This record gives sequence, C-alpha cells and structure tokens, in this order.
Amino acid sequence: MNPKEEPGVGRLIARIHRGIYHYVSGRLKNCDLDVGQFFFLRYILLHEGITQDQIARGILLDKATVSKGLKRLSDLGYVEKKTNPDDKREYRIFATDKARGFLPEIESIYKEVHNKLYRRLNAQQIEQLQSLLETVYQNVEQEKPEK
Amino acid sequence: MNPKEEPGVGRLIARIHRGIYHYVSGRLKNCDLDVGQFFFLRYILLHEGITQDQIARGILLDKATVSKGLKRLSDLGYVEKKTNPDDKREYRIFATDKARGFLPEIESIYKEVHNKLYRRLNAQQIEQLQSLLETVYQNVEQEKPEK
DNA sequence: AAAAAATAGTTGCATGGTAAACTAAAATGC
DNA sequence: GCATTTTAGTTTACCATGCAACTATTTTTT
Repeated sequence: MNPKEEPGVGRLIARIHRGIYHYVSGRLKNCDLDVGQFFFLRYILLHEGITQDQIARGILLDKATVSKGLKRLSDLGYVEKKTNPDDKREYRIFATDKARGFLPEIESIYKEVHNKLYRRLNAQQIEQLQSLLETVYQNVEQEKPEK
Repeated sequence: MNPKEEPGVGRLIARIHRGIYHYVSGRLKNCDLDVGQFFFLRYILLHEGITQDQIARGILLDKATVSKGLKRLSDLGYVEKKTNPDDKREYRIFATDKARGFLPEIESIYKEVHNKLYRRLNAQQIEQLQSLLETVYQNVEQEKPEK
C-alpha cells in the first residue's frame, strides 16, 4: 500500500471537476455562453425571480462569483436584474426570452454531462456516490464558521 | 424526484474541490508556499528527478500549469530544474534541502486533509468512494483524443 | 429615533487553471 | 543527411473563483 502511487480522492475530484468544465466548454463552443455562466443560467431558468444570494447558496459559489457571472449574463442579454422594491438591497433575477429559448439546449447538455459521468455506473452506485459525496461535502464545509 | 433541488454530483465535486483548496490554503498561511505549489512539491519530493511531463500526468494537470507552478517553486528555492543532458528538451526536477526539511509538514497537512474528507466514513465507504471516483474519472477522460 | 449590527451586492486583487501558439530539441522517414 | 513529425516546455491571453474591503440598505438594540 504505497501512498505515493494512486491519485488520491482529492486529486480525482480536482481532475473530474476540470473534466466536467472542459466537456461543457467544448459543447458551448458555438454559443456566446461559456462554462461559468452555463450553470448560473440553468439555475435561474429553473428558479425565476431568485436573488443572487440564493443562487450563491444553491450552486455553492461565492457571492462575488455570482455577481460577476450575472454581470456577464446580463450583458449578453440572458438575464435581467430587477431591484426588489420591498428590499432595495437585493435584486431578483429573471431569464429573458433569449435564455428561455436556450433551455432545451441547456438541459440537453446537462443530461449529456450526467450520462457521461455515470457511464458504467448503475443506479445504485450513482446513489452511493451522491450520498458519499454529500458526506464528504459536509466534512469539508464543517469547519467553516457558517455565520 | 425533482431534478432542480439537490446539488448534483457535479456541483458537489466542484464545491469539495474548492473546499480542499481552501483548507490547505489556510494551513499554509505561515509558509511562503501556496496551495497550487503544495501538491507539486509533494509529488516532487516523492519522485525526485521526475520530468515536468511526468508530473503533469501524475497529478493530472496541464503542462502549462506545471510549468508555471515549478517556476514559482524554483524562484522560492524549493526545487531545482536540471536539464537532462541525454535529452536537452526536458528538465529533471529535484527538491532542495529546504523542500526536504518541509516534507514532514507537508505529509502532515496531506493526512489532515484526508482525515477531514473521510470523517464519518468507514474504511469500506472510503474504498467505495475511491473506486466510484476512479470510474467517473475514467468516464470524464474517456473522450480525450489522448494522442 | 439614533447607534449598531446584519445583509445583499460590487469591486479589487490574487490564485489556479486551460488552450493555443510558440521554441527548441529529438526521433523518424526517406 | 535533410525534411517531417513528435515531444518537452514556455508564453500569452483568458476564464473561473475566492477573499477582503467596500457601499447601500434593512433590521435590531437600546
């Protein structure tokens, strides 16, 4: 059991992460969207009127990252940010028609990614993986002073 | 089974990946090393005399990333790049004494990370996770034209 | 109601990563 | 031996992300 040899879980995770990005990036070559925005836009399309903070929590990204990503999406005409009159600190984010027309393509890419990830895994293994990763995720987050 | 709700495997992986980096980064606050170089240096310490290309394959990173990371490690005095006289295209990378003195600390951080990741998982689950991730990794890599 | 604390978002700066185009050296084919 | 191709590494340009410090607004405390 030589600890040098295998790529450990950490490395595998890093590499899978980049692999996913790489794949999605390739699939988006023809659009004006790029990977970062892809996940945002999908989330917004499925949760119209959401706030930036909710997006950040939902897809597990820093609020600064969300802010910048939305700026690009908004510049490209995929989303609109409307100040919430009841709380002027926050925006509510809406997809535009341009974005909605894109939804089928987005879902299709999303599915492709999952099919790719899960090839050679059966339903039970996928469930195991999801569950194990959730535990690991909690382990990793745990120490954060989480307000 | 609403596909909107959970963070899927892809998102979990992205977030765990960043969590690991964040943790290591915190542990390295006192040193002049930062996270990126940490993994390089560990790999070099365990594989003295390796080439950059072998590092890239070993830790699953792009050769450009390796090139830049090693430049910093070398500027900081952790590694030396020696041209291989038998093939002047390649360098062989060696750890310096400064780096070697650091090895125990590095291994200790590495272990901490794994302990953290694996908290609340038993040996069997860890093995399952590793094996599932290896499959996923292969799935993700599969399409690459791998020369 | 004024002061203090919390919250939503933005900006600046830094790191980490990649792809593509490049240089230099080696290997291969003829 | 020269031309072609392959290989190792670098450079450039760019995207994704996070943290810390900031602004503006709302909520809480007193």
